Amino acid sequence: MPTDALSRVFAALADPTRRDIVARLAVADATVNQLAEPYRMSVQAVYKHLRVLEEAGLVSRPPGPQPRPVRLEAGAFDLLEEWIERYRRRAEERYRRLDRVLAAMDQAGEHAGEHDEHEERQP
Amino acid sequence: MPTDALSRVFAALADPTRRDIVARLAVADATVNQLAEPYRMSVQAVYKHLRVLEEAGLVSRPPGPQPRPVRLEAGAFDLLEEWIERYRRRAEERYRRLDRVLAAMDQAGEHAGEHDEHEERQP
DNA sequence: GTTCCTTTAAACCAATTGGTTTAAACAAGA
DNA sequence: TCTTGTTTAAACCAATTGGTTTAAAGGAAC
Repeated sequence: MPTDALSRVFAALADPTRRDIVARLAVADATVNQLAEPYRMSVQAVYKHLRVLEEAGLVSRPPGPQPRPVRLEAGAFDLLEEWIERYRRRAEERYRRLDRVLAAMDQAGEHAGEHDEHEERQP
Repeated sequence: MPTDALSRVFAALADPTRRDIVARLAVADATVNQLAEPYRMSVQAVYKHLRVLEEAGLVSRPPGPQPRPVRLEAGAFDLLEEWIERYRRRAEERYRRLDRVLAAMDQAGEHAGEHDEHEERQP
Protein backbone atom coordinates (compact mmCIF):
# COMPACT_ATOMS: atom_id res chain seq x y z
CA MET A 1 0.00 0.00 0.00
CA PRO A 2 2.89 2.47 0.40
CA THR A 3 3.45 2.17 -3.34
CA ASP A 4 3.39 5.35 -5.37
CA ALA A 5 0.37 6.67 -7.25
CA LEU A 6 1.57 5.71 -10.72
CA SER A 7 2.25 2.12 -9.68
CA ARG A 8 -1.20 1.88 -8.21
CA VAL A 9 -2.82 3.12 -11.40
CA PHE A 10 -0.84 0.75 -13.63
CA ALA A 11 -1.42 -2.18 -11.30
CA ALA A 12 -5.13 -1.43 -11.12
CA LEU A 13 -5.43 -1.55 -14.90
CA ALA A 14 -3.34 -4.70 -15.23
CA ASP A 15 -6.39 -6.80 -14.48
CA PRO A 16 -8.85 -7.52 -17.33
CA THR A 17 -11.89 -7.51 -15.06
CA ARG A 18 -10.88 -4.14 -13.72
CA ARG A 19 -10.32 -2.78 -17.21
CA ASP A 20 -13.72 -4.09 -18.20
CA ILE A 21 -15.27 -2.29 -15.25
CA VAL A 22 -13.56 0.92 -16.31
CA ALA A 23 -14.80 0.41 -19.86
CA ARG A 24 -18.35 -0.03 -18.69
CA LEU A 25 -18.16 2.93 -16.37
CA ALA A 26 -16.96 5.03 -19.26
CA VAL A 27 -20.36 4.67 -20.89
CA ALA A 28 -22.45 5.02 -17.72
CA ASP A 29 -22.28 5.08 -13.95
CA ALA A 30 -23.49 1.84 -12.36
CA THR A 31 -24.21 0.30 -9.00
CA VAL A 32 -22.00 -2.47 -7.71
CA ASN A 33 -24.66 -5.09 -8.37
CA GLN A 34 -25.06 -3.90 -11.93
CA LEU A 35 -21.31 -4.09 -12.36
CA ALA A 36 -21.09 -7.54 -10.81
CA GLU A 37 -23.94 -9.08 -12.76
CA PRO A 38 -22.10 -10.19 -15.93
CA TYR A 39 -19.17 -11.73 -14.07
CA ARG A 40 -19.04 -15.21 -12.65
CA MET A 41 -17.44 -14.07 -9.43
CA SER A 42 -18.96 -13.11 -6.10
CA VAL A 43 -20.18 -9.59 -5.44
CA GLN A 44 -17.56 -9.26 -2.73
CA ALA A 45 -14.84 -9.90 -5.28
CA VAL A 46 -16.19 -6.99 -7.32
CA TYR A 47 -16.11 -4.82 -4.22
CA LYS A 48 -12.46 -5.74 -3.85
CA HIS A 49 -11.75 -4.78 -7.44
CA LEU A 50 -13.52 -1.50 -6.90
CA ARG A 51 -11.44 -0.77 -3.84
CA VAL A 52 -8.31 -1.24 -5.93
CA LEU A 53 -9.64 1.09 -8.62
CA GLU A 54 -10.68 3.57 -5.96
CA GLU A 55 -7.28 3.60 -4.26
CA ALA A 56 -5.76 4.21 -7.66
CA GLY A 57 -8.04 7.21 -8.05
CA LEU A 58 -9.67 5.77 -11.15
CA VAL A 59 -13.09 5.52 -9.62
CA SER A 60 -15.08 7.25 -6.91
CA ARG A 61 -18.20 6.36 -4.99
CA PRO A 62 -19.96 9.58 -4.13
CA PRO A 63 -21.95 9.14 -0.92
CA GLY A 64 -25.70 9.15 -1.07
CA PRO A 65 -28.69 6.82 -0.83
CA GLN A 66 -28.02 3.13 -0.54
CA PRO A 67 -27.17 1.66 -3.89
CA ARG A 68 -24.32 4.11 -4.28
CA PRO A 69 -23.23 4.60 -7.86
CA VAL A 70 -19.70 4.02 -9.01
CA ARG A 71 -18.27 6.82 -11.08
CA LEU A 72 -15.26 6.92 -13.35
CA GLU A 73 -12.67 9.54 -12.37
CA ALA A 74 -11.14 10.81 -15.58
CA GLY A 75 -8.36 12.59 -13.72
CA ALA A 76 -6.22 9.54 -13.02
CA PHE A 77 -5.87 8.93 -16.74
CA ASP A 78 -3.93 12.15 -17.04
CA LEU A 79 -1.20 10.75 -14.78
CA LEU A 80 -0.90 7.77 -17.07
CA GLU A 81 -0.86 9.71 -20.29
CA GLU A 82 1.65 12.18 -18.96
CA TRP A 83 4.06 9.40 -18.07
CA ILE A 84 3.57 7.48 -21.29
CA GLU A 85 3.78 10.52 -23.52
CA ARG A 86 7.05 11.56 -21.98
CA TYR A 87 8.91 8.34 -22.71
CA ARG A 88 7.21 7.41 -25.93
CA ARG A 89 8.14 10.74 -27.40
CA ARG A 90 11.77 10.36 -26.41
CA ALA A 91 11.88 6.82 -27.76
CA GLU A 92 10.51 7.96 -31.07
CA GLU A 93 12.99 10.77 -31.32
CA ARG A 94 15.77 8.32 -30.69
CA TYR A 95 14.43 6.05 -33.40
CA ARG A 96 14.36 8.85 -35.89
CA ARG A 97 17.89 9.82 -34.94
CA LEU A 98 19.02 6.20 -35.11
CA ASP A 99 17.46 5.84 -38.53
CA ARG A 100 19.45 8.81 -39.76
CA VAL A 101 22.62 7.36 -38.30
CA LEU A 102 21.96 3.99 -39.88
CA ALA A 103 21.18 5.56 -43.21
CA ALA A 104 24.38 7.58 -43.04
CA MET A 105 26.38 4.49 -42.13
CA ASP A 106 24.69 2.61 -44.93
CA GLN A 107 25.79 4.97 -47.63
CA ALA A 108 29.23 5.47 -46.09
CA GLY A 109 30.15 1.79 -46.08
CA GLU A 110 29.97 -0.71 -43.22
CA HIS A 111 33.55 -0.72 -41.95
CA ALA A 112 33.04 1.66 -39.03
CA GLY A 113 29.62 0.42 -37.99
CA GLU A 114 29.99 -0.99 -34.50
CA HIS A 115 27.64 -0.99 -31.54
CA ASP A 116 29.00 1.93 -29.58
CA GLU A 117 26.26 4.42 -30.28
CA HIS A 118 24.66 4.24 -26.89
CA GLU A 119 26.97 6.89 -25.51
CA GLU A 120 24.70 9.83 -26.10
CA ARG A 121 26.23 12.89 -27.60
CA GLN A 122 23.18 14.91 -28.53
CA PRO A 123 23.21 18.62 -27.47
CA MET B 1 1.52 -16.08 -18.81
CA PRO B 2 -1.63 -16.72 -20.83
CA THR B 3 -2.74 -13.22 -19.91
CA ASP B 4 -3.55 -10.81 -22.71
CA ALA B 5 -1.12 -8.29 -24.18
CA LEU B 6 -2.63 -5.23 -22.56
CA SER B 7 -2.52 -6.80 -19.09
CA ARG B 8 1.12 -7.68 -19.60
CA VAL B 9 1.99 -4.12 -20.57
CA PHE B 10 0.15 -2.57 -17.64
CA ALA B 11 1.57 -5.11 -15.20
CA ALA B 12 5.08 -4.55 -16.53
CA LEU B 13 4.82 -0.82 -15.89
CA ALA B 14 3.27 -1.24 -12.44
CA ASP B 15 6.74 -1.70 -10.96
CA PRO B 16 8.82 1.42 -10.19
CA THR B 17 12.13 -0.27 -11.00
CA ARG B 18 10.76 -1.34 -14.35
CA ARG B 19 9.44 2.14 -15.07
CA ASP B 20 12.83 3.53 -14.16
CA ILE B 21 14.47 1.14 -16.59
CA VAL B 22 12.11 2.28 -19.31
CA ALA B 23 12.84 5.89 -18.46
CA ARG B 24 16.56 5.33 -18.74
CA LEU B 25 16.24 3.38 -21.96
CA ALA B 26 14.26 6.25 -23.39
CA VAL B 27 17.38 8.39 -23.29
CA ALA B 28 19.83 5.71 -24.44
CA ASP B 29 20.22 2.01 -25.03
CA ALA B 30 22.18 0.26 -22.31
CA THR B 31 23.65 -3.08 -21.40
CA VAL B 32 22.19 -5.07 -18.55
CA ASN B 33 25.14 -4.29 -16.29
CA GLN B 34 24.79 -0.61 -16.98
CA LEU B 35 21.12 -0.84 -16.16
CA ALA B 36 21.72 -2.83 -12.98
CA GLU B 37 24.47 -0.60 -11.63
CA PRO B 38 22.39 2.03 -9.78
CA TYR B 39 20.09 -0.48 -8.11
CA ARG B 40 20.76 -2.30 -4.92
CA MET B 41 19.52 -5.60 -6.29
CA SER B 42 21.35 -8.48 -7.94
CA VAL B 43 22.00 -8.46 -11.67
CA GLN B 44 19.82 -11.53 -11.99
CA ALA B 45 16.91 -9.60 -10.57
CA VAL B 46 17.39 -7.01 -13.31
CA TYR B 47 17.40 -9.78 -15.89
CA LYS B 48 14.07 -10.90 -14.50
CA HIS B 49 12.66 -7.39 -14.79
CA LEU B 50 13.91 -7.22 -18.35
CA ARG B 51 12.21 -10.49 -19.19
CA VAL B 52 8.93 -9.04 -17.95
CA LEU B 53 9.42 -5.90 -20.04
CA GLU B 54 10.40 -8.02 -23.02
CA GLU B 55 7.35 -10.27 -22.78
CA ALA B 56 5.24 -7.12 -22.64
CA GLY B 57 6.87 -5.99 -25.87
CA LEU B 58 8.24 -2.85 -24.25
CA VAL B 59 11.85 -3.78 -24.74
CA SER B 60 13.89 -5.88 -27.13
CA ARG B 61 17.36 -7.33 -27.01
CA PRO B 62 18.65 -7.47 -30.56
CA PRO B 63 21.17 -10.32 -30.90
CA GLY B 64 24.79 -9.48 -31.47
CA PRO B 65 28.13 -9.48 -29.67
CA GLN B 66 28.18 -10.33 -26.01
CA PRO B 67 27.12 -7.38 -23.93
CA ARG B 68 23.84 -7.23 -25.84
CA PRO B 69 22.16 -3.84 -25.63
CA VAL B 70 18.64 -3.41 -24.34
CA ARG B 71 16.44 -1.30 -26.55
CA LEU B 72 13.16 0.42 -25.86
CA GLU B 73 10.33 -0.67 -28.18
CA ALA B 74 8.13 2.36 -28.71
CA GLY B 75 5.39 0.28 -30.30
CA ALA B 76 3.92 -1.15 -27.12
CA PHE B 77 3.16 2.35 -25.90
CA ASP B 78 0.65 2.71 -28.69
CA LEU B 79 -1.43 -0.13 -27.27
CA LEU B 80 -1.54 1.68 -23.96
CA GLU B 81 -2.38 5.06 -25.36
CA GLU B 82 -5.05 3.64 -27.59
CA TRP B 83 -6.79 2.00 -24.65
CA ILE B 84 -6.44 4.98 -22.35
CA GLU B 85 -7.51 7.53 -24.92
CA ARG B 86 -10.65 5.61 -25.70
CA TYR B 87 -12.01 5.57 -22.18
CA ARG B 88 -10.68 8.87 -21.02
CA ARG B 89 -12.38 10.60 -23.90
CA ARG B 90 -15.70 8.92 -23.13
CA ALA B 91 -15.40 9.76 -19.46
CA GLU B 92 -14.77 13.40 -20.26
CA GLU B 93 -17.71 13.57 -22.61
CA ARG B 94 -19.93 12.14 -19.92
CA TYR B 95 -18.66 14.73 -17.47
CA ARG B 96 -19.45 17.54 -19.83
CA ARG B 97 -22.91 16.11 -20.41
CA LEU B 98 -23.44 15.60 -16.70
CA ASP B 99 -22.39 19.16 -16.02
CA ARG B 100 -25.02 20.40 -18.42
CA VAL B 101 -27.67 18.22 -16.78
CA LEU B 102 -26.71 19.43 -13.34
CA ALA B 103 -26.71 23.01 -14.45
CA ALA B 104 -30.15 22.57 -15.98
CA MET B 105 -31.43 20.90 -12.81
CA ASP B 106 -29.93 23.67 -10.80
CA GLN B 107 -31.81 26.45 -12.49
CA ALA B 108 -35.02 24.41 -12.72
CA GLY B 109 -35.27 23.72 -8.98
CA GLU B 110 -34.20 20.65 -7.04
CA HIS B 111 -37.50 18.77 -6.65
CA ALA B 112 -37.00 16.29 -9.50
CA GLY B 113 -33.27 15.79 -9.10
CA GLU B 114 -32.73 12.16 -8.18
CA HIS B 115 -29.96 9.77 -9.01
CA ASP B 116 -31.46 7.97 -11.97
CA GLU B 117 -29.38 9.50 -14.71
CA HIS B 118 -27.19 6.51 -15.28
CA GLU B 119 -29.69 5.02 -17.72
CA GLU B 120 -28.08 6.39 -20.84
CA ARG B 121 -30.35 7.95 -23.37
CA GLN B 122 -27.94 9.66 -25.66
CA PRO B 123 -28.50 9.08 -29.42
C1' DG C 1 -38.83 -3.05 14.95
C1' DT C 2 -37.99 -6.48 11.33
C1' DT C 3 -36.72 -7.63 7.16
C1' DC C 4 -34.22 -7.19 3.10
C1' DC C 5 -30.56 -5.33 0.35
C1' DT C 6 -25.98 -3.13 0.37
C1' DT C 7 -21.52 -2.64 2.10
C1' DT C 8 -17.48 -3.79 4.73
C1' DA C 9 -14.59 -7.04 7.17
C1' DA C 10 -12.13 -11.36 8.17
C1' DA C 11 -10.12 -15.70 7.57
C1' DC C 12 -8.50 -18.56 4.42
C1' DC C 13 -6.40 -20.49 -0.10
C1' DA C 14 -3.81 -21.12 -4.45
C1' DA C 15 -1.08 -18.71 -7.60
C1' DT C 16 1.96 -15.00 -8.77
C1' DT C 17 5.63 -11.73 -7.83
C1' DG C 18 10.02 -9.60 -6.62
C1' DG C 19 13.69 -10.86 -4.66
C1' DT C 20 17.62 -14.06 -3.20
C1' DT C 21 21.51 -17.67 -3.90
C1' DT C 22 23.65 -21.16 -6.43
C1' DA C 23 24.91 -23.20 -10.64
C1' DA C 24 25.39 -23.94 -15.21
C1' DA C 25 25.72 -22.66 -20.21
C1' DC C 26 27.59 -19.26 -23.68
C1' DA C 27 30.72 -16.13 -25.85
C1' DA C 28 35.27 -13.52 -26.25
C1' DG C 29 39.89 -12.38 -25.46
C1' DA C 30 44.37 -13.55 -23.88
C1' DT D 1 42.66 -23.67 -24.11
C1' DC D 2 41.83 -21.19 -20.08
C1' DT D 3 39.86 -17.53 -18.06
C1' DT D 4 36.75 -13.98 -17.54
C1' DG D 5 32.37 -11.72 -18.22
C1' DT D 6 27.51 -12.36 -19.79
C1' DT D 7 23.25 -14.68 -19.84
C1' DT D 8 19.95 -18.12 -18.48
C1' DA D 9 18.01 -21.41 -15.26
C1' DA D 10 16.56 -23.42 -10.82
C1' DA D 11 15.26 -23.72 -6.17
C1' DC D 12 13.72 -21.26 -2.68
C1' DC D 13 11.34 -17.45 0.23
C1' DA D 14 8.25 -13.76 1.90
C1' DA D 15 4.72 -10.85 0.43
C1' DT D 16 0.97 -9.77 -2.56
C1' DT D 17 -3.07 -10.90 -5.35
C1' DG D 18 -7.52 -12.57 -6.92
C1' DG D 19 -10.57 -15.27 -5.45
C1' DT D 20 -13.61 -17.81 -1.96
C1' DT D 21 -16.87 -18.28 2.26
C1' DT D 22 -18.75 -16.63 6.35
C1' DA D 23 -20.19 -12.94 9.22
C1' DA D 24 -21.44 -8.75 10.66
C1' DA D 25 -22.71 -3.90 10.30
C1' DG D 26 -25.57 0.01 7.83
C1' DG D 27 -29.59 1.85 5.63
C1' DA D 28 -34.38 1.78 3.52
C1' DA D 29 -38.80 0.33 3.37
C1' DC D 30 -42.46 -1.80 5.28
